[in-house]
Amino acid sequence: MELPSRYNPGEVEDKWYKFWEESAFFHAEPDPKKKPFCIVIPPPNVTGILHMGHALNNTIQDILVRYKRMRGFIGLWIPGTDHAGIATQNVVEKSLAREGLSRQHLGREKFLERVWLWKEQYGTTIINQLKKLGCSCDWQRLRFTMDEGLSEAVLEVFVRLYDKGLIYRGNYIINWCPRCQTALSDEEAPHQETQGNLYYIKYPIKATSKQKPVTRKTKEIESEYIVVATTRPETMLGDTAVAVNPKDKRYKKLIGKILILPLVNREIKIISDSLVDMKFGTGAVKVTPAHDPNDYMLGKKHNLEFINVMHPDGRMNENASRFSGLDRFKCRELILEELNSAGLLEKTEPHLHAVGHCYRCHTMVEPYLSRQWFVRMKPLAIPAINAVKEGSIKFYPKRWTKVYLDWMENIRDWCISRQIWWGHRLPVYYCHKCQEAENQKSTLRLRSGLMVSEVEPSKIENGVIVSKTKPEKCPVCGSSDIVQDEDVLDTWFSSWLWPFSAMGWPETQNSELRTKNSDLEYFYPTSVLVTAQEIIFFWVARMIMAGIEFMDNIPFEDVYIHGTVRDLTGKKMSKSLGNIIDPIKVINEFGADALRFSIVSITAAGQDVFLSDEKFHLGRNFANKIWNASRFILANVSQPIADSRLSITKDDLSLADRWILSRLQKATQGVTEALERYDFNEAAGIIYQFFWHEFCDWYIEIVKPILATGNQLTVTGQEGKATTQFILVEILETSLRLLHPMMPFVTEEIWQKVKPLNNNETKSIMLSSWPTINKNFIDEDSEIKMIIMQD
RNA sequence: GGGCGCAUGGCUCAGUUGGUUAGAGUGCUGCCCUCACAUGGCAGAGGUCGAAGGUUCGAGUCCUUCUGCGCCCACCA
Repeated sequence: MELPSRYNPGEVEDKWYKFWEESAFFHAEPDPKKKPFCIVIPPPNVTGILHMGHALNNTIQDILVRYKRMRGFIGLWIPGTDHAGIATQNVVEKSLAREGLSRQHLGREKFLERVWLWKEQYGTTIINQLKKLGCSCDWQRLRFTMDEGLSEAVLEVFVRLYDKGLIYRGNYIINWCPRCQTALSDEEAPHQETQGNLYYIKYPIKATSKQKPVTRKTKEIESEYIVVATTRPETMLGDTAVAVNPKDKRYKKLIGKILILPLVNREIKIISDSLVDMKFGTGAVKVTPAHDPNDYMLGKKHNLEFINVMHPDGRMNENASRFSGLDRFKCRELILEELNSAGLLEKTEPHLHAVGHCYRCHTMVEPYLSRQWFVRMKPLAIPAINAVKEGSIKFYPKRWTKVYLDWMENIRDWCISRQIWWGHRLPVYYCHKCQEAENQKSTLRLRSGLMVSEVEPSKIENGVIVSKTKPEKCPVCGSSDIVQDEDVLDTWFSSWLWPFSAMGWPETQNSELRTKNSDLEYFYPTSVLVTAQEIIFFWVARMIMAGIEFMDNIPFEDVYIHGTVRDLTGKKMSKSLGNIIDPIKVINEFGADALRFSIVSITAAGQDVFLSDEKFHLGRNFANKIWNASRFILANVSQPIADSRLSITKDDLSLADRWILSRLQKATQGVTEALERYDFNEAAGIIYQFFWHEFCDWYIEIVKPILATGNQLTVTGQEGKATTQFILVEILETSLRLLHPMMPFVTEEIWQKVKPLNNNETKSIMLSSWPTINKNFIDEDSEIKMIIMQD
């Protein structure tokens, strides 16, 4: 058999992938006689291209599902993509901008057409890249978070939660991205250490008649002031009070006095509240109820006015008087200048603080008062906490359990409405007539066109109809003047249903066709979720809550959290930093097997991965080693192994034979155990060590003379060539099966050439069974003797 | 302000429940293109396992403190 001396992955990978896919080896159907093993893919963004994080994430999943299939499970890996609301909308808007267009120009409908077009064009890129990686997903089950079934699930869930009082609408300070112009959840606005300034501003105290003696000293008295410290001076335009701590002796006398808000000359009151920290700044805090969560609370408590001074795009609005129209940061500069020249800026101190930033565009988020929809999380969290505490769901590595529990125990309500167009539109309808009436009862004193009424959470609002389909008439007043809410749902509102929506919920559940064999019945809960640390709150936690709430069962049993892929300096790989290594380039250069084996070898459980190009040499060289060892064996074993060899006993074997067979048992055991506990680098290390440094370096070398000359006396004793050939094939074939989950392509290529020697009829190594340990071949004595010999 | 992770040969990292001379990949030195493989083989140099203390017959491995990096969470403006 003529084989090149170098393994050429490019020639074989596509061929075998096509073969597997066309043979439907990835497709799984429920089989009551077998146990299920199911993974749902963390759906990549439709706009996405494969990065090293995906490569790691999906390699691990593929290893698991291939391994489990070989162990006799019905292995199902459900693939899919995520519509990724804000991210995708941003990408399409950028491409429109290059044509000199904006989504506002196009209008909602036309814009959505463009996004769907984009999705059709680019949505399959990452799927094809996953195939290059070798992922054995059941592509017949490919889902998209906005396809019909999944959209149905979203509506179903929204309505159910609303009916239960777990979804409500209200005016709150939320994270607002002025660039994306939408509300964000707390998770979508991660805090970032930011170097800012603390500005100390003098607010003059208004002279009372009593304090105003009829002398020329008037001016002096009027110049008394209180100093507040702020990091965002532009929000002072919306101040409606200054607060001090009631215990603060410095300010006790001033409580209740009136201040003149500089620049706008509005009168505001000094109030007292124990929330104020006496030690921070001057101990006096400006209160801007429409632009800060704490101030919002104070505003409600003390019945202050809520003045929104900003447009949704971050420019100042008409409430900012002459600053109206200025960008928020430009406005800040100008205000500081004016305060300074008026002698009202006492001092400026550098101040390091954590500020929220949009996770999609990194713009500094603005705490902004607006009316949004929320999910009340506490009731959902309680059973989800218990599921983990009781051990129904286990995290690997364990330490993430605490991270999960800490977050869940302090969970806050989830802001789910987004002011964008791409996504699931809220199944919420408003009756115009009923709303008008409701607006009369506004309890908030708002000075902004944005807000309507303040609604107590969980109270059903008049004029609001939540329904999966558009109602013809208002059930209250009968009016047909009904409009749907303009907003769409947070992208994660569909992702959190993924483990069951991807299996057909809710149709499957309602359908009469539901049988013991239905997917949900058979494959749910899934076996393991493989994901990265940064997505625990966004996704993992919420899936657990949704699973328990809607399926009455956990969505997965194990959660394997792998590390983050970084460059050699420790930075996260990202396009914007320009430090990415493109997996497709690595595959083209070294092969998918090399990529897979390398990345898994250097990834210790849950530890971050630091990558560089050279690290892929490890896998490439190993693939080549496997290739050449096989080449050697195939060249020396041309006839099928006689069946009689299969019943070989120890007495027929030399020391080297007994040793390598014993080592094979140990390797099999080691790899199996390592995979069972998600210890992938250990599994890779064991098979690498065995194959290269034991099988190739020692056994093959010892055996060469026998193969060269037939029966011959060797250091290890009288030896039969046929026995040696049998063992070579045996070790090689078993090693290939141990390696297959990690290196599917090269193992298939060689296995197909080896199988005739074994008289094996199986169509693919994929379908062969996982090696078992034969205790009869464990031979400590031979191992000790070989160690002595090797020294 | 909480929490977590990491500090082991030049570099990048493994080291299960504490046990004989601490491993791998890569790099380096020397010799080999020997008929599977130079993406290779053989031989070799190189580490007082961040610091200090403690537990123990025995610690890279457990406890305490400290130092230096990194990450996550957090409504002191």
